Amino acid sequence: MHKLVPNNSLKTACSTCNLRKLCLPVNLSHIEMERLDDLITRKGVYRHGSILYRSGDKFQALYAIRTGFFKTQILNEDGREQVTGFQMAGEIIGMDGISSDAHTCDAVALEDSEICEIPFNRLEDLGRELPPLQRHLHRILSREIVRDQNIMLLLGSMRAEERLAAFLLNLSQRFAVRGYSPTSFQLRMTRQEIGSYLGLKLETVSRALSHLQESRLINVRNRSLEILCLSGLQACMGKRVR
Amino acid sequence: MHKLVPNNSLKTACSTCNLRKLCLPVNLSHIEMERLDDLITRKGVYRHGSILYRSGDKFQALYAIRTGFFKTQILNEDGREQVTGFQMAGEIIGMDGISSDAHTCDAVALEDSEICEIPFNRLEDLGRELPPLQRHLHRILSREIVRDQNIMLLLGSMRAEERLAAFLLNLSQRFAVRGYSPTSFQLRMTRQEIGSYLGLKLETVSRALSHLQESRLINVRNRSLEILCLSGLQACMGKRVR
DNA sequence: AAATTACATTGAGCCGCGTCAATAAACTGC
DNA sequence: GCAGTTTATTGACGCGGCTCAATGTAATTT
Repeated sequence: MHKLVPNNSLKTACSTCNLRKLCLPVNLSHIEMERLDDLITRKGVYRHGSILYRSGDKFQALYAIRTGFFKTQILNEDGREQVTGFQMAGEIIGMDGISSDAHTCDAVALEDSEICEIPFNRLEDLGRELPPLQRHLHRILSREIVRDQNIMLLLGSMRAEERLAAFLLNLSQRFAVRGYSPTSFQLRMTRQEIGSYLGLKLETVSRALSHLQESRLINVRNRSLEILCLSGLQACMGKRVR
Repeated sequence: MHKLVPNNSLKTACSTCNLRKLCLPVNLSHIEMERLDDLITRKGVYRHGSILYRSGDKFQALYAIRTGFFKTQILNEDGREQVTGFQMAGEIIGMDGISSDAHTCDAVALEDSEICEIPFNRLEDLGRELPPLQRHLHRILSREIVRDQNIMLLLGSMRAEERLAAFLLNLSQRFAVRGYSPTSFQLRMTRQEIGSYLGLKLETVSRALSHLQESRLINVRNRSLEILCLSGLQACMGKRVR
């Protein structure tokens, strides 16, 4: 028998979550999993444009995205802005806050989204009792480091069109893992946001997309994107200048 | 009474290490500290140019730099290279390897260096028993994430001279924390390596340094660098294009 | 449906940085 | 010391991406 329940502060069951393989690929016994369920709460829907946390907010929890799409961005003193990532269902955000007990970036919903809140102190506590969980946390943190360093490579050494190709291929792969089409999807962000992420101006993003379309590698119209030739995109990304 | 000992596989005492405040700012009892000492070994000297680990190497340990200077770099398939960081005494490297049990970058000594090896499995084990140690590990991992995201901001939004200024100020601050002059130090890396780190060509690095010198903000001759005006450099870094 | 606003595309022109090249200076090994 | 190599500086020039501007299109409000 099911009943409808309000969706704020609802207890979430990782044990029955269809994102578990993505979010928490760890072998835990039934009892262990229940202990994890105990500390995670599902928060209400975050509407498009709303802010999950802001730079400066006290750090208290990590957040697993249950449904939806987020961006994270840094804003420095002089008004410079950098989108540091786009996150989708099954991914975990907020790890920037651990080091100084305060978040160092903003997390903004790019579409209506649901998230699971994981109080960090309690996660650490449980990690001490469940080594596989501890290990998983370390892997997630390290994966974020590797991800960021690959973006440094992109920003430091690729040209505009290569960056775009790398970006689209990355989205494609992440959609594929989630069971969506790897070749046809909606961009959830503006050209300006893509540009900020890739270190380009929005006009350059638009031109590069148009050019990839002329090259018959993609079809793009506003936010709908279709990849016509995955290997072509890969080649485009890989081509060295010299 | 002291005696000389070979310096490979020497047991290291964090408890008496003068870098402890930098490397391991954690309150542990005498007994707890000894347990930590037990798992850390000092490895032999890494000569200038030698490699601490390579991309693809099995991940087994984190490394604390005791003396010296390292760079880390990614090399992707097409031969593109990106220096992802320069590390100095008291800093910890190798965290990229946790996520996939293999290192994803190379770590190269830029001068003769000594390092402490921290087997990661045993560190995790000990972390489960010593919550402050566990928390410290999490902070270090998170700090690396924040650091990388700030480099993304630099690469994505700053111009050549601003990047240089930010880079020099960062070095300056790190030297200061270690008790060295914040205004006069040796660059341990080539212009090419600085360029790779900052997403610039070596000629651009050279020109930008020359220009900062013309502006009376620094004196530079080969690898010796003197900062004449810290606040001037800060201003130079901060100035927005519009 | 009209009006308003946000977002995207495209062109023209310019400039910062990359490319190429020449030279100098600093290391390294003998 | 000298030869060979690596590293750094500087100039000339070109191009990729930024700036500015105009126009088009989609989403939202009235």
